[in-house]
Amino acid sequence: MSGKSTSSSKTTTKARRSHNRVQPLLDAAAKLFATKGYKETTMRDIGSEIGMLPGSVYYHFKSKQELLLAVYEQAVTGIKTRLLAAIADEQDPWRKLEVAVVTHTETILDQNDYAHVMIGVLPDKAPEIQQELTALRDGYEAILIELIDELPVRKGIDRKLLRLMLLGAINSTQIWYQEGTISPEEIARTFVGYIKDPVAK
Amino acid sequence: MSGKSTSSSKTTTKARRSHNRVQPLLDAAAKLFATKGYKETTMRDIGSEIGMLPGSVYYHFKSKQELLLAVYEQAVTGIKTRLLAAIADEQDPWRKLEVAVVTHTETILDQNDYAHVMIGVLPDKAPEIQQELTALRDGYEAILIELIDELPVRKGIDRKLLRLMLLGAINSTQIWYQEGTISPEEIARTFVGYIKDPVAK
DNA sequence: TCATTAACCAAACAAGTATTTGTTTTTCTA
DNA sequence: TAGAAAAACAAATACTTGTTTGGTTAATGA
Repeated sequence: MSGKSTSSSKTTTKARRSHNRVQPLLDAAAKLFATKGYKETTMRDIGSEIGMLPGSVYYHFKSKQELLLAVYEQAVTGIKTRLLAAIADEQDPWRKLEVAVVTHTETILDQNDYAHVMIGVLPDKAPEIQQELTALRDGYEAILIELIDELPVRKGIDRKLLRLMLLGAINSTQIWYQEGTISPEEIARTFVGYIKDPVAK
Repeated sequence: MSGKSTSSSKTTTKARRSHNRVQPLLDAAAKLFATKGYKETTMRDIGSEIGMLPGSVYYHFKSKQELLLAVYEQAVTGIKTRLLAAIADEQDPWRKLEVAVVTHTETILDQNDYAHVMIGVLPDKAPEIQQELTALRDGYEAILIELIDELPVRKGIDRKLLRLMLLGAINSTQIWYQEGTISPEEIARTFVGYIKDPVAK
């Protein structure tokens, strides 16, 4: 569940107003968390991004940590949906993984603030909701675990290490990637290729 | 140069007293920056770690950022020395890389606070000294660039991407690594192996 | 021995922090 | 169109932050 739970009419889950600024708020928070970092972003920053006073944010979210949690939730939902849709048509395990990794890379590099937060803001930055954040991350990674489990690999290959290696490499692109040169898709394909086939001659 | 530059006698670079607590200070800062993060660590935290008042820290370092810079400098010096010593005896390029990666991994995983800071605290956390921090990082990575340049690889391999992939994977171990299971050395060897030789069957 | 000064303490400072409270405006609905 | 709830403001709260200032102690070298 996301957002706040007000007393709602029985049938509809939520009775919100048309002029609702929860989403703009989340967008602003995601943008700032992604670019400046969680701790470095103040409630003033977030509020002023959409012309709202810092105190007013607390009508929608009961704390800064809850705001981060909401961003995380929306991030996971989005990236999960996109990923599952992308691999739906594929059959070959290696091809499936490649498509998944390409999608993942594109999502975290194409200025998607939400995904950027999910990858870049580690759960330990918000101790009180650390477990929830970790659970959300795990929920996403479960998909990749499955994909790698189905991979035909040489004997003795540690699939868990393989996943951590691939994900570590991909997620760190966020640190050095700059638009205009190599594309996210190319990066992803290359990384998968360097693992699948030998690099040495 | 590290530390402060006071008026020193002509011959010696520094005329310090015996009871000098600069090093304990750096150790405390490194420890806290590594575990809690830069922004999350206060000058009070650092001071009280060695029984010193926060204001007193400013006798040795003129700001929190300068303190981080000093930690960075010591980190680079240490990890560089260790790495160069480790690869000195090796001849084969792949073997050389493997030894280098093993050393690097051991350094950042074996509770070495300094290296932990250098890898985990990104330069943009301290904007005023961002350039200096980046330069220090680059100075270290230059060694790895050279090692990878000498690697005999298949045609079409992008050596820069290869380095970013390997380093990204290795540095991200910091996030999930836990003592007691697989060793840093084993992780490093495995990662290099997964790149060198094919994973697919 | 004694002036020097490195090294620290004690105490405050000014600015910024997340958050709370009471009040007002806006918007929907009955 | 009145009334109620939603959504925001205005202003303060309680606290933490990095940093500064001026005084104190003790090691050092001339």
